[in-house]
Amino acid sequence: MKELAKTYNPKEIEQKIYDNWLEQKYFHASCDENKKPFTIVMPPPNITGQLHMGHALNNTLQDIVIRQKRMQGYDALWQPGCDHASIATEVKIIESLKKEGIDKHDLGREKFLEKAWQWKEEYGGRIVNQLKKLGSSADWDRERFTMDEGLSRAVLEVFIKMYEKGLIYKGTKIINWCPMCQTTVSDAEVEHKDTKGHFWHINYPIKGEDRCIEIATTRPETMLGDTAVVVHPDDDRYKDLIGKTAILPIVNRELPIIADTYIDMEVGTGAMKVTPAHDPNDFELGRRYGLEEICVFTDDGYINEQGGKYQGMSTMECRKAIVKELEELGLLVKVKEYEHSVGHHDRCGCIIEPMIKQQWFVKMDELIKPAIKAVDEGEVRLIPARMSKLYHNWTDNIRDWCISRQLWWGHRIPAYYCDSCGHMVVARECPDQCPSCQGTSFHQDEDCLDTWFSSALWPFSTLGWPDETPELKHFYPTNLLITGYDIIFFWVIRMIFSGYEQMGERPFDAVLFTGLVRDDQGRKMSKSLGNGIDPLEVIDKYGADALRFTLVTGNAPGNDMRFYWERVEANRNFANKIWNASRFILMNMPEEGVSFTNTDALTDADKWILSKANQLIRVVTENMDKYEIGMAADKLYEFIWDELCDWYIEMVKPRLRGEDEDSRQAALYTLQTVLMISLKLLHPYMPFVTEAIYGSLQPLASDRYPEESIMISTWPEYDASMDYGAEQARTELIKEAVRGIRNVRSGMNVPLSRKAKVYVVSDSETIRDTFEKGREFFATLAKASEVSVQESQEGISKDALSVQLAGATIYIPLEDLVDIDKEIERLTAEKERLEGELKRVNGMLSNERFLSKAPESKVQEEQAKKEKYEKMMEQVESQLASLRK
RNA sequence: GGGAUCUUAGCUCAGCUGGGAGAGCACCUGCCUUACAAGCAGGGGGUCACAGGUUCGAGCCCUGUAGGUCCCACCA
Repeated sequence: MKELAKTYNPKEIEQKIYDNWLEQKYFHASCDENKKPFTIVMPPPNITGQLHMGHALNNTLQDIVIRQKRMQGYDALWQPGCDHASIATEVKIIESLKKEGIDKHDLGREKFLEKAWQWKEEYGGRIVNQLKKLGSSADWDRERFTMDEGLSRAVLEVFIKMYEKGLIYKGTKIINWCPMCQTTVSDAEVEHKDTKGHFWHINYPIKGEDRCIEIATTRPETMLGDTAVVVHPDDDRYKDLIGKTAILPIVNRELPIIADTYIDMEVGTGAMKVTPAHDPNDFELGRRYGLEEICVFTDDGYINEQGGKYQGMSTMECRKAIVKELEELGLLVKVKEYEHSVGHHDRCGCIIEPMIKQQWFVKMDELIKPAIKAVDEGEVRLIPARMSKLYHNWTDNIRDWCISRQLWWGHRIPAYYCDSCGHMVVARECPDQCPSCQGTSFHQDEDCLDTWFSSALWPFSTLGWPDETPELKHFYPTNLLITGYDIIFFWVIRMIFSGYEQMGERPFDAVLFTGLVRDDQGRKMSKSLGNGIDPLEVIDKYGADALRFTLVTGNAPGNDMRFYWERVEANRNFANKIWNASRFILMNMPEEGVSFTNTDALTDADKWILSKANQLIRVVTENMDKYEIGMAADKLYEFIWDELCDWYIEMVKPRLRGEDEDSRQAALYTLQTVLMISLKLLHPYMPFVTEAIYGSLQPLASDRYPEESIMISTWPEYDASMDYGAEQARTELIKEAVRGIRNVRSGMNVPLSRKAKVYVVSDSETIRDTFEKGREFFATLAKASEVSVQESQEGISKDALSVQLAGATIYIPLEDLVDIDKEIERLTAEKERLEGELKRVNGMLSNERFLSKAPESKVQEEQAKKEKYEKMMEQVESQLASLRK
């Protein structure tokens, strides 16, 4: 006999089990041509990151899928790695330098990068270790980093290839500028928030006339850069002004008044000032009409030399000053409250300033086409399907991707400029000689690439591309990506078009989207709210298995979920339940194992649970093949707890203690078989507890289960010959009978210790036979002193209670169930108690002062009590009446 | 402005292509039955937001209404 602890203690064993898995190299994908590959690339966490619930959720899902595929015999690769997270990391390093009193620019690029790499060495491994605590079976030997040698080469190759194809270009356009981070930001990184502001109505005098044109603006400070006024060509109010000139107040610049249908006559005054350098729309207009682009801001958010006397003010100070001056000039017509949307940087939260700058862009219009087609035609399947609408939302309105960042931590743009003539060369290495002027001295472009540029290549760069490695050949295209829907634009789309562009093939077959894990009030978990729950704390308290199960159940793909400690506790209890069921089975298992030879000894009950387990294999596998992870988990929970533990183990107990050795062995064989099926199916969800139990059970049955770890054992397969329909139905009938009897007994408040005779009456010989065969466990479960199976009602007292089944009736003689005198006594005592309570409640409720002065809730409470007691009284009285008959 | 999504038991949510309204937690009753009180048995509780429609049949499909959440968007 094998002894397990009475309760499952995850803390004691998780680390040991995980270390063993690592040692045995079970996570390692062999890259074996003869095996069918199954690949998941892990969304690379930021090196600066700490494990949060979002990571825990999507890594649990990935681990579940990869563990199942591994057991199914695939060459299963879960490719892990980390992202350098250009801006996020750089910001953190700048912060830590600040604490030491060091400024980034004083330090210089080279020294700064040294610091950054030190930081990476120190903190980069942190999140990987945290992922391990979760049980993640990623192939850590293949861990990659977006800035390691190979991946950097991939970035370089892609950049050069795309530049040569004309897909990457350098251009001067209006871009999103973050004055805080002092870098450009892509459209995807701008968060639009509705912000309360004002509409300032300002009169711009018309040149040579004694009248004005009234314009409305939300940003008066940008008027310093105005170069035109625009109205709608059909606007009768302004028709005669078109072609004339307005004078920009304060600055006294002459502004042409132009007409364009872009203008909405309903908005503001119908006349708009045009500031090409500081507004994307104005920029477009400016380019269309050849307007001057006057930049009036510095990179760090102040007014520059173009602002004259306002130079040096922050934009906000300038706004106030200008409004004040306009007021003094009598040109401020009115100020209205106005709500409009303002772009904020998603990283630092500061307001994005549109600026005109020379930057690098990826030309999107052609590149996106195969990516659109792939999703439309289902070559890349998005789960849930509604995500394809979100996908289209972006692809249909795609704009060129600004990829240059004014940062140091990242892949530096491989463009070199001749020091003498400025000629630009894009090349893998710094050129020796300028093709234009023969100069030999160059400097490299200062900018880095957007961090998503390298992550877009992740599905193939991690497999060795641009080299034609065996891994690339074997594992690409990958099979599944699991990630949050919040990065569909940043990452998923970019991987898809990069896959087609670089590899000529989709990067993955399907994308399973996860939702957000929220707190118990439905709020986003965030640092500022302090409502985040640390997955490591959950693991520490309840074990990784409980956390994993909590994250994947009771939730549909792509939907947000709330995190409740109660659910973790319930799932910890589930782990404990399996632990104890296994403990029971092991306690009964002889050390030499089960010597099951006589298949005739299998009872209906055995065949019933074997059929159930077999059917479970089928539905769980089907669900998992469709990535319906939560559904499969629910079914496992239900089977293990309700069918196996609450029914089968209880059914089998008499036989385990009985004399019939064949029957005992058949029961043990069945228990072993069903437990093993359950453990294996559950293993992807709860890897630790299943491995721990397997470790105790497997040595006793090594002939049937040769693998020393459940991780590498084979996934159960549905076996049609194991579906025993007739036996299953017969056992279900007995279960019905047991439930009916329990019902009756419970209704009569019969203590378990009190056994009663049970009659089964049926005119069907098969049914009588069923109960005859099952009488042993039927009697135990129904708490019967004796079971009499008979054809007629002969010998059964008239007032016996009955349970009607399909094809049979169960009778339980009342006098056997309750001691009538005792019951009358008990009920009388209960009646007296109720009378007392009612007297008190009625007293209170008939008291005027109570009714008028007590809080209403209290009155209602007492009223409710009264009704409750009255109802109880009614029941007690009717019971007494029937007993006294 | 466009779009998505949600509204199912007291709470949180499942419910896959339309055919029995479910789970966990909470609650009530009775049990320490030698695997498990982190447990066992039994129980109460729902006009599936509202109004129409399609259908033999609707929680599920269609239309509309109300409320919530989210995404996208260059209306100054």
